[in-house]
Formats: sequence, C-alpha cells, structure tokens
Amino acid sequence: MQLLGRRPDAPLSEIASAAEVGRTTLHRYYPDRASLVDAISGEAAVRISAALQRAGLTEGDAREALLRASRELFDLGPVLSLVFGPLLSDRPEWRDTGDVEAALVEVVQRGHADDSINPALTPLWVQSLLWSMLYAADSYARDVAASRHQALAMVLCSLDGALRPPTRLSSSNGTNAKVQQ
Amino acid sequence: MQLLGRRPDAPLSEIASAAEVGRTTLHRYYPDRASLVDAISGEAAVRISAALQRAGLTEGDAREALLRASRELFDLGPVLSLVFGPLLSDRPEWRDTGDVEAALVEVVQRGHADDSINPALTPLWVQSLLWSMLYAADSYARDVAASRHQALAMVLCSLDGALRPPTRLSSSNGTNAKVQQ
DNA sequence: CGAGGATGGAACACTAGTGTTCCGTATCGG
DNA sequence: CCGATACGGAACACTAGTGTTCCATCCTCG
Repeated sequence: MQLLGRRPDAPLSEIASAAEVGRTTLHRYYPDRASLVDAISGEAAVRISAALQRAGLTEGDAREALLRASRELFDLGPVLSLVFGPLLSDRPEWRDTGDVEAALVEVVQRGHADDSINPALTPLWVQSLLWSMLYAADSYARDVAASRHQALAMVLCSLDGALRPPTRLSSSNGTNAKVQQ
Repeated sequence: MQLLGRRPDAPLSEIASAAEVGRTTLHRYYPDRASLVDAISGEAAVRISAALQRAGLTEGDAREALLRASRELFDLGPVLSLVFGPLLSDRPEWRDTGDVEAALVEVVQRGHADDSINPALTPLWVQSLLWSMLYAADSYARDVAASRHQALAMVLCSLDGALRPPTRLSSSNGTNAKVQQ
C-alpha cells in the first residue's frame, strides 16, 4: 500500500519485494495488477470507514468531530497517499465508496447548522480540504525532518482555523471577511 | 503541462497529440522524456517566480501577501498539478528552485514577526499547506461542477483561517488553542 | 518420516512505450 | 516559382513490465 500510494506505477516486481514475497507469490494471490489495486482500494475503504467510525462523527460539535476524524485518518498513514493519489482518480465508481463521502458531507452540513463550520465552505470543498491537508501533513512528516506528532499538531491547528467561521469581531482587515458570493 | 501534471506517466504519443503535434516533432525539440520534463519544470519555475513577483510578497502584512500570492498561483492552473504531483518529488535538486522556497519561507517568518500568521505553523508546513490547498482547489474546480472563481474564493477563505493566529478571546473550546509543543 | 501445500526462482511470449531513421509533404521567404 | 525549413507519418530495434508456466525447495501436519 505504501509503495502503490507513493508511486502508482511502480512495477509489480518492486511491489513484491517491498512486501517481501516473490513476484510469483504476489501473482498467485492477485492474478493481475487490476485485482491487486481492487483489493487495496477495498482495504483502504475499510480502514477509512473504521477510522470514521472510531471518530464518532455524530458526537460533539461538527468541527470537533472533523478534527477527531482527522486524527484517526492521519494515523492511517500510507492509506492517505492512496486516496489522494491517482489511484482514486482512475476509479470513478469509488470517490470514497459513497458512504464515506455521505458521512463527511453530513457532518459538514451539521457544522453549518450548529455554526461550527464556516458556511462559505461547501461540503465537497471541506472534504477536498481534509484529504489534501492530511496528505500534505503525511508527506511533510516523511520528507521534512519532523515527527508525525508535530505534523498532526499543525494540520489540526490549520484545519481548525480553516473550518472555524470568522469571528464577527475579529481583526477584520478585509481579505477574508467579504467572501464573494 | 496539463497532461503531464495530471498523469506524469502519460506516453509521449499522448503528450504529442495533446499538444497537437506529431510525436516526431515533439522528439525533435525534446530528444528524450527527461529533457521534456526538464523544460517543463523550468517553465513552471519561471511562471511561479513571476506569479510571486506579481504578488508583491513584501507589501502589506504577511498573511495578506500570502493570500495575494495564492490568487496569482491559482491562476497558473495546470502548473499546480505539476509542482504538487510526483514530478517534483523525482527532482531533488528542485524543491521549488530554492529561491521560491526561500521567498516563501521569508514571508512566513515575517508573518510570525508581525503576528499575522499563527506562530505554531512552521514555514515549511505553511508552504505544504499552500501548495496542497491550491492543488485541491484546482482539482475541485475541475471535478466538481464549480467555477474556478468559487474555488478560489473558498481556498482563500480557508487559507486565511488556517494561517490567522487564534484570536485570544475567541470561543476557545480547546482542540486548537493548546497546540502541543 | 512422508505427503501436501505454499513459496519463489527461472524462463518464456507478449505488449506498450521509447528513441531513432527515413522520407514524403506542407509552408514560408526570396 | 523555387529552395530551405519544419512537419509528421511509417517503420525499426530496443527495453521494461506483464502474465504465464514449470519446477525445485521449504514448511507443516499427520
């Protein structure tokens, strides 16, 4: 999963040796590349669903719920590169298995209702934001000399700020306050 | 650039026809794939530098400057996928041509000094954040039925919130306030 | 110990992409 | 109008990755 997430076009031989099995064995379980990718997509979907389950999206205010979800999702590590990278793009039927998508959209709408999420941000955008920031944090932790712990702290901090509705009496030096449309 | 940004492993034949030239002609200007990628990287670097130049990073407070930069960078369109995707990862010497990197780091440090950027966010993280959000906005505008204008509005809104230091007297329901470390 | 299953190395044919050469054609300037 | 230049199609050899088959080895359980 790690290798495929990072380099979706990695040759099967590399994947096999990364998994510490022979290419033949890999082929025995997944006859062709497509079935391997299917299996991995499925596994990713399961893990993501489980993570969201653990996060308890319906508890507390919506923004807190999303931050909890982010913690859980960040812990999935390599899975992040998978959902973000081209593997997902090539699977139109996916787009996060629908139910994940639905769950996230629902939280965001709740956030709009309970005023914990900036209403200027559409549910789908929040979702894009979530995945992209998690992915960024993951690669940040990998590339830069930084612990996953620090990366998590910063992504949570940033995400919280991004989602939070603008405080009415905060230093309104324009720029953001007047979001067109 | 568009095609290479989206699918870094696209065959040269596709690239050629996407550029509406014959594969032979493509080969005449760029003898092998590597030289093509080099040229495109260079072009991307130039455009990004120009965009940052236009943004006037040294004017106004640092956060505003970064938001201006985001507008300019977002207008680069396909270039975003390039810097974000694996093309950059495979070019260690790049990492945004150094001077772009340096300029951005400098703005963030200024933002820490003038208290317009949350000091909990390291310069490198802000940079990751910037690119990933711009990339997310670009694909959002492409995939979802949304105008680039709307996407831009949302990314600016989110980025502003993410960078802005937490207002000391804002509804501090924890979560973000106490950023560990 | 011995049979059965899992493993993985070796070799194979096959395909897609690459880089190259050659040559006919179109286009532009004098 | 003609020559120079750019274009691009066709064909080629070459490589890397794929999917398959075959077989030797190892491990485990009875």
